[in-house]
Amino acid sequence: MTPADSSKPQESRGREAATRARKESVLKAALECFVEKGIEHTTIHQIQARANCSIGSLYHHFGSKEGIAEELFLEGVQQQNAALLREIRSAGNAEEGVHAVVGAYCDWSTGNRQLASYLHSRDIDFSGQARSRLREIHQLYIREVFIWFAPFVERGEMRALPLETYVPLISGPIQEYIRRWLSGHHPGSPEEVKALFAEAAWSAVKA
Amino acid sequence: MTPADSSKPQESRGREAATRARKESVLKAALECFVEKGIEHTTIHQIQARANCSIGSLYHHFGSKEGIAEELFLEGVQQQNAALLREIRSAGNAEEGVHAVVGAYCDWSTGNRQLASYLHSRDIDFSGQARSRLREIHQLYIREVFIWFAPFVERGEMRALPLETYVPLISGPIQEYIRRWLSGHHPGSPEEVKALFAEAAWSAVKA
Amino acid sequence: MTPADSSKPQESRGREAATRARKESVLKAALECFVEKGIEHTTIHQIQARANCSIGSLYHHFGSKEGIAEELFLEGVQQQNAALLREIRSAGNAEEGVHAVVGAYCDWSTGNRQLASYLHSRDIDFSGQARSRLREIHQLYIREVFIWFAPFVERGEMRALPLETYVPLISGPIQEYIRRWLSGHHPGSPEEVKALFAEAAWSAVKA
Amino acid sequence: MTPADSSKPQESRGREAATRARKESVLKAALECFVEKGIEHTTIHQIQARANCSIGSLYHHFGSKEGIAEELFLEGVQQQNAALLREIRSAGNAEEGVHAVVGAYCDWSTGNRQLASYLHSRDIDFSGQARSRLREIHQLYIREVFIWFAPFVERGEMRALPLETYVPLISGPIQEYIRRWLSGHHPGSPEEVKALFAEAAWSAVKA
DNA sequence: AATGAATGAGCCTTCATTCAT
DNA sequence: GATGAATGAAGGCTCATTCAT
Repeated sequence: MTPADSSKPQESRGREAATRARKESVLKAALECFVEKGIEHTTIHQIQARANCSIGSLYHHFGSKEGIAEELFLEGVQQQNAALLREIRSAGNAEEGVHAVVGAYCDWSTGNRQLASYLHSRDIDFSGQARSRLREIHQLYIREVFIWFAPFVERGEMRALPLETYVPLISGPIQEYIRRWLSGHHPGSPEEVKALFAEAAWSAVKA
Repeated sequence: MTPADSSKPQESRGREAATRARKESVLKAALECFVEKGIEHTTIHQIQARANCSIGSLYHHFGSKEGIAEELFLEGVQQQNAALLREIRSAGNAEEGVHAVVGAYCDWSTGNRQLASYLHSRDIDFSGQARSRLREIHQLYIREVFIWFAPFVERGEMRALPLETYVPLISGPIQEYIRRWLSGHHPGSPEEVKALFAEAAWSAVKA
Repeated sequence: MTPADSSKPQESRGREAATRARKESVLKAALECFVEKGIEHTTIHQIQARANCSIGSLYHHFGSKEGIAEELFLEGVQQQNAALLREIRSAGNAEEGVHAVVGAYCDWSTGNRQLASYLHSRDIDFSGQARSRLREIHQLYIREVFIWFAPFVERGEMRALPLETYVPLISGPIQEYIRRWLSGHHPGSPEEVKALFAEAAWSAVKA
Repeated sequence: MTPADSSKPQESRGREAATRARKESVLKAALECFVEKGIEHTTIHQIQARANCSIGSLYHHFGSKEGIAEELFLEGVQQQNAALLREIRSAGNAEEGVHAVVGAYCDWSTGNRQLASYLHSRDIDFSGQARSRLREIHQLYIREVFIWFAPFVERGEMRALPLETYVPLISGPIQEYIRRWLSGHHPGSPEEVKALFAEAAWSAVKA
């Protein structure tokens, strides 16, 4: 808490905190519904009932059902990106960096199964605004990742490949595995194959 | 044409051909709509208008909107599987087999962009019947592929890995690349990176 | 019934007639509701209940509540214009023409009280399409009226005035009277004052 | 300022002035919204946003949306009536009186376009209380006007006509003209035709 | 086989109003 | 007096599906 914050009137802080709590509970309820039934088959009433709030309150804070889906998605992506970046940055060399990407994706997905499932959704009809915000967030993340890896490519420790192939080569397999695991398609545990996928990823991009 | 067919009255055969043509035009219209707007946001009226047929006719042939989506999906999967199997079977060894999987997936997707996009859909509301039919088709395909690859694993030319990791390791990267390419996320051409992904796939599973 | 019409298949004609009847009954029900409660305070359910049809049917034929209000208004204006033109054209000279306008407006309004009330509505939020259709209908009517009166102005039997003043001068008083009478603001009978208003109108525009 | 007022504490007077200013700004904002979109299609939030005040404040001062619409209408009618009466009373004879009615209506409407537009609204949802207050105001105005004109009728300078015909005959044309002009239906300027309408009005009611 | 009017449950959303702070 | 989050009844509308012709 900064001094600037503490100068706010009590009332204002209480209201803001209440608002944040209310929004959190709505997002939590929505996430559960979306993962269980899909966005299209989730009704506003179901979210509202599970969040224990009124319809009006829901619209007051999010504007629309789409607005909830968007905010949830953006928050999820940002949380995931932050987790991945944290791991990458603590890596000491390119190989550790690639292992960090695969491992962190795996760990975050198993630690946040519902949100991970939700981020695998396709066909969310984002508003133009949300779409551009999403692109912006993605660009920021990609830039950070590339800034971290670029020196290794320049030093010849990693292959120089078309830019758009790195993500599929490194993350494609683990993503596909996690997607299937989240859908219940197969029984294996991500933990057990994490190293295998990390090694394959490194072998695909090492010099 | 079998003798049984030729014994049918002329009129009947003309009717059958007309029926097939009508169904084809509906499936084509539906595919366009589904890819453009998503299944949930496509209405029966939109399909009907684009197929230039009546609502009644549509229900006469497919029973429901879900029925159209299912038939289209099943047909697409079977077509894709057939294309992949054809290529795999013409391969002479494990490495060629892996190259065939990656290459054929890439070729079929670029040659059938709309259908490929549609097969990337998630969360389709399949009926129990369609779901089991789909599983059946998938099992049949997987069995054929495994029958083809098994000898190479046994002979030690390919690694023995948990069964559920082969698909992600071999197809994960190209699938991810194609998915992004179909969404217009990046400009590169699949043709140019096909070999790269095939080599990465082989390097991930070779002994 | 023209030969062209009688060549239509029975089925088609029956369906068309049924459709027309259904639409008529909806328009009738809507008119009653609109006049009683105003457009904004009339609900789709009220119209549907009074018309004894389903909500879906209502939307099938009119697209929206606004669509009903528009079609009703356009039909009313056209009916009124036709009645006025019929009377004007049967007049023998300019004075009779002015009397015809005032008299026919008065007669039509007392003979079609609900529709007349509805046409006095303001602030109907017409769609752009309806607005332009309405303008078109109005132009056509005004043109016909002017074509009829123009010779008398040229011959010097009527005053040459700014075009936009003729309608207020001739129809303003009777319209205002009828509007108040329809609202129940006063007791007098239009029939009794018809001549008075017609004479005032003529005296305002005669040479 | 009466002694009673000056005995109030300073603070109170400042508060009253602030209150008045706040109410004025709300009424101004509401008028703009009502004229632009109609009363029914104006929301409390739109008024509140344009008046730059809180919802609570708005309800504190006016009680309801209807309350705002009513206060605005009543104030407008009174302002208009006062302007007309002022002109009538400064007239020297019946003909000047009629010219005063037409001219003042024209002048006030062009000088207060938004308010004039608003007074042309139909179907405002007045409360019983507002309705009776409105009737009362109207009666008061009509009585004053009749008191002024009655002597001229008695003296035979004006025609004796059914009471409910005077307003339509005198004000009908100019009202209709102004209504169309306010709606943007035609380009002419009221100023230029004022005399024409006044003469027609006089000619309709003079003996 | 084809047609398209009819159906109505159920959805998302609006918005005037209240009230605790 | 001011604030704005909360409320929830009510409304317009969608759309897959049926069925008489």
